[in-house]
Amino acid sequence: MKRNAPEATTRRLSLYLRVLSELADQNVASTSSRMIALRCDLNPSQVRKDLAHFGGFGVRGVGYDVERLRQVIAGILGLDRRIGVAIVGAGNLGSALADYPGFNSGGVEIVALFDVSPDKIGTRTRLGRPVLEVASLARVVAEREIQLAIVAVPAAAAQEAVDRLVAAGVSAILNFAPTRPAVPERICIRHVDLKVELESLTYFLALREAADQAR
Amino acid sequence: MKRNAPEATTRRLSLYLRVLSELADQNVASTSSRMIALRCDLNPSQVRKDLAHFGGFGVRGVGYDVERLRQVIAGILGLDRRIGVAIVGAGNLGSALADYPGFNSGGVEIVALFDVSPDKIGTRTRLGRPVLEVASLARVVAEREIQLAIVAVPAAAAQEAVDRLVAAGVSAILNFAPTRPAVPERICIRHVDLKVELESLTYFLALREAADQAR
DNA sequence: ATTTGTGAACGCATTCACAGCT
DNA sequence: AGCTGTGAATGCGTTCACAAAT
Repeated sequence: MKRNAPEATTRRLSLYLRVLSELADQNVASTSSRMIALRCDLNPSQVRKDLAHFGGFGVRGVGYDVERLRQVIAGILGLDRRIGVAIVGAGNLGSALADYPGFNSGGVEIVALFDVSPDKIGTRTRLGRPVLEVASLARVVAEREIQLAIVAVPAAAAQEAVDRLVAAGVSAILNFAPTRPAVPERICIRHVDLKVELESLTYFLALREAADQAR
Repeated sequence: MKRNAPEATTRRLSLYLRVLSELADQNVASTSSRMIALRCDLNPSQVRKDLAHFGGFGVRGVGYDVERLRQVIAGILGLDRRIGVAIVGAGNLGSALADYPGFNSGGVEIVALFDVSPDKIGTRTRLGRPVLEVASLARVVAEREIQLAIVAVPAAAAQEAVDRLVAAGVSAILNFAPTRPAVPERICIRHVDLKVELESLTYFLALREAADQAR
């Protein structure tokens, strides 16, 4: 089984996994690239090509076994093992992410949040995740075998947060801070830039307004 | 000035705008594609090509005027006018987004949150945005000229939320629910899928673990 | 008849390389 | 000399179209 695939493909794998879980919940035993594509708003060929990167999991003329494909994709995405996650920044966003249902499923476990603010340290999120002082980050990352971290601090604090995480041994980072911290080659960092997402829509509104005026 | 450009380009425009604002704060008057690219972790040609879609804003041999380019890009992104925004779903995530600093700058104004839960209705977020009942959505959208909405409800409630927003006259939607609601052709919808982002990193971890084993 | 798996075609986005200007 | 603007080249991802399988 080839394990490396284009970035775009692996992102869609998450969508397929969700659809397969939904189908399994509805006691659907078998499905097709057409069905999956429909639910993900994609082209069926795309679904087949994505899956083909990792092997042939379907049966020609028949389709895919829901449960089998679900397990295969979960395995490819590494969700069949425990993944300890730390969140740096226990503000509104960090706290919301800590209790986000999608982040506490499969093997993913949000172990703790870290913050510098004394009045946050020692508290817990609504669902009970503890807020610890940043000074304890390296120790907790080692003890609890944390490999992945979420950065939810202000832009000005992001580089330091990332540096601490890298020093502590984390190897993948999901960054919500509106900046692009530098990381060593071996670290994988992804950016969720909320402002960019919003402004891609304000652009659309401006474009449409201009078109309406011209009409 | 051509106004339509590839999606990827317009998303980068947001990054350029941020960099230019930072440069302006540091009283830097002039900059270059090389500098902007450096800060955004991109290729300088890309920056120039992106800007070229909308016209020639630089001076050969010199570079770009920071303040001028900032205003031009803000205009392209439609941030030079007021944009009323509604958030549907006043849970952890919706509340965090309502108070997110990046969402309350430029012309963007988060007008209100909407929820169905009686114990949330009538409250306010920490920064004072009111939580209203969903029944009042259509009225408030009309009165306050809301054009853009953020959906932060559970997957099961997303389609209904989107339908209400569309009926109320909203024309752009930023969807955080882990599903892909159907929308009419004329509506622009973007998805921020937090689980997909996280799983793109768990995939990386799995990939690396497999590589380490093979070594 | 239906659906997978896949080579080929297509289209889009990025990067290169350089002419044009200061 | 230095930087922009841009045509050409490259690379990547998506879609098409069909052979293979049931």
